[in-house]
Amino acid sequence: MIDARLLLDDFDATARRLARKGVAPDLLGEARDLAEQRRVQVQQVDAARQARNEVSKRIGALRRDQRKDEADRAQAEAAELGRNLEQIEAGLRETEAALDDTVMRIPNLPADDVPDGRSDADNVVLRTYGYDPSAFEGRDWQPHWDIGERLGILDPERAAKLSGAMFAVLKGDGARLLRGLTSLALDIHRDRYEEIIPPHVVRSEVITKTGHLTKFDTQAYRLRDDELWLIPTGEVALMGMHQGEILAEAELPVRYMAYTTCWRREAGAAGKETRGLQRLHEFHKVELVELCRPEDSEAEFHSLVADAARPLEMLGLPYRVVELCSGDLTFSASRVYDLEVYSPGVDRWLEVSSISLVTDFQSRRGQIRFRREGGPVEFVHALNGSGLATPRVWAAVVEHGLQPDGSVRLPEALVPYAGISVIGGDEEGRR
RNA sequence: GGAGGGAUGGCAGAGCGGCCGAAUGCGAAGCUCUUGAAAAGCUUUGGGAUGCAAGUCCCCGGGGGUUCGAAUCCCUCUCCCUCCGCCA
Repeated sequence: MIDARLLLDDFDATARRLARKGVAPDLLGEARDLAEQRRVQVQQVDAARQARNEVSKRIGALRRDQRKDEADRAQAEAAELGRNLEQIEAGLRETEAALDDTVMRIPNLPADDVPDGRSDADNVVLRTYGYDPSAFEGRDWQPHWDIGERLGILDPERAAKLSGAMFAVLKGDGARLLRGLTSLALDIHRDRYEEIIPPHVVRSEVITKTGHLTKFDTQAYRLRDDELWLIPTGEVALMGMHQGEILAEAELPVRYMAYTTCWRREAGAAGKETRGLQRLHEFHKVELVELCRPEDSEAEFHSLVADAARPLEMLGLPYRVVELCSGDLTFSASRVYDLEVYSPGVDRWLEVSSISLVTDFQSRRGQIRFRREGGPVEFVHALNGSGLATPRVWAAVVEHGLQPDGSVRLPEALVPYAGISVIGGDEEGRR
C-alpha cells in the first residue's frame, strides 16, 4: 500500500502521478478525507486517554494514602471518562477500518519516466535480441502442443482426466526437459541469488501482505480445512520470509531464488490463448526476488532484468524487452519490464518473465524494514521477476528446436542439464 | 492427534493490578583517562501514532475481555519446549 501521508502532504502531485495509472481522483479524495478525519480523531482519543490516565494515577496515590472517600469520588469520575473514551475510540476504529479499506485499493505510484499509456497497446519495446523475421519464413513451424503430442512428451488428455483443462502432463523427455531447464536456471543465477526451497503453502497473512490476495483477486487456491493457500508464485514465500523484520543495512541487498510449483486459478481464462502450455493452473518456475535500499533499487532493477534475460540468451531464444506503460502496470509495481520470447509455432511473443520494481509498496504492508547505519528505520524496496518460467520456455525450446525430420534439437547449453541433445530423433541423439 | 510447560528490549533474564516502556547482566555506540591499546569510569542504546516543538498516546507473541487502571487476572489463537502416539 502507498503511504497515506502522501495524500495529506502532497495531494495534487500524488493524484497527478496516480492518474497516469488510471486511478480515479474520487478514490484519492475519499482516502485523503478519511486520513484527515483519522488525524483529528487520534488527537481526540489521545487527549481523552490522557485525561483518564491522570485520574487513574491519582486513584492509585489516594488508595496508597488511605484516602478512601477521595479515591471513590475520583473512581466515579474516571468511569465517566472511560465511557466517553470508549465512544470516541469506536469512532476512530471505524475511520481506520474505512481508511485501510480505501488505501488498499490505491495502486503503487508509477515511476516518473514510465511511458504514458492506457493499455498494452501503448507498451514500448526497448530492445529485441536474436530475432530475424526472415529466418522464420518459408518453413513449416508448428505449435508446441502438436510437436509435443506427436513426440509423446506432452499428454493433454491424461492431464484433463486427472485435473481438468489448463493442467499439463509432461512425459519422458518432456519431463526431463523441464527438469533440465530449472537446473540450468538455478545454476545461472547461483552467483547472485541464494537458493531457497520454501513451503508451497502459506498462511492467509503472508499471501495478503505480499499483495497477492485482496478481495479483488481470486487467483490463489485455498486449502479446505486450513487457513492456508497454495502459492501463486515463489515470490509470495520468498517475500514473506522477512515480514515484520528490521534488517541491518549491511544485510542488504538480500537476493533469493526459488524453484517452486505455482498455482493460479486463472478464473475466466480459456480458449485459444490457453492452448498447450501457454497458460496453466499449475506450473513450475524459478523466481528471483530482492530487497534493497531505496537508493539502489533503480539500478538493481536493471540488473534483475539482465539476470532474467540470461537464460534466454543461453538457450538461444529470440526475445524482446517491453516496458509496460503507466496504464498497464500491475497494481503494486512502479515499473515493469516484460521479457517476451518469440514463439514461431503460434507466431506470437509470449511473456516469459515480468520484472517488477515494487518500491516500498509491499514492504510497507508487510513491515519489512531496515535500520540505517546509526540512523533511522526505513522501508526496504522490493523487486521480483521470473528467473525462468518453465511452461512457455519449454514450449519455445520445443518450437525453435523443431527439425525438418520432426525431431527437436535442444540448445547446446541445455544438453548437459537435460542429458539428451535431440528429442524424437533416432537413438543417436540420446546419451 | 493426546498430556504438560513457556513466549518480556540485539541477547540473557527480573517483574506485588497503580510509582513499569519495563530492574539487572551481556553486547553495541559515544566520551573521559592513555603515546596507543586494554582496564576503568561516565553517557547513550526498541518500534509506532500525533504534533513546528514541548509533549501526549499506543505497543511486554497476536486478538478479545475484566478493571478507574493490565506485562501482571480471564478467554482465545499462533509459535516454541518436554513426553506419548503416528509417519516419509
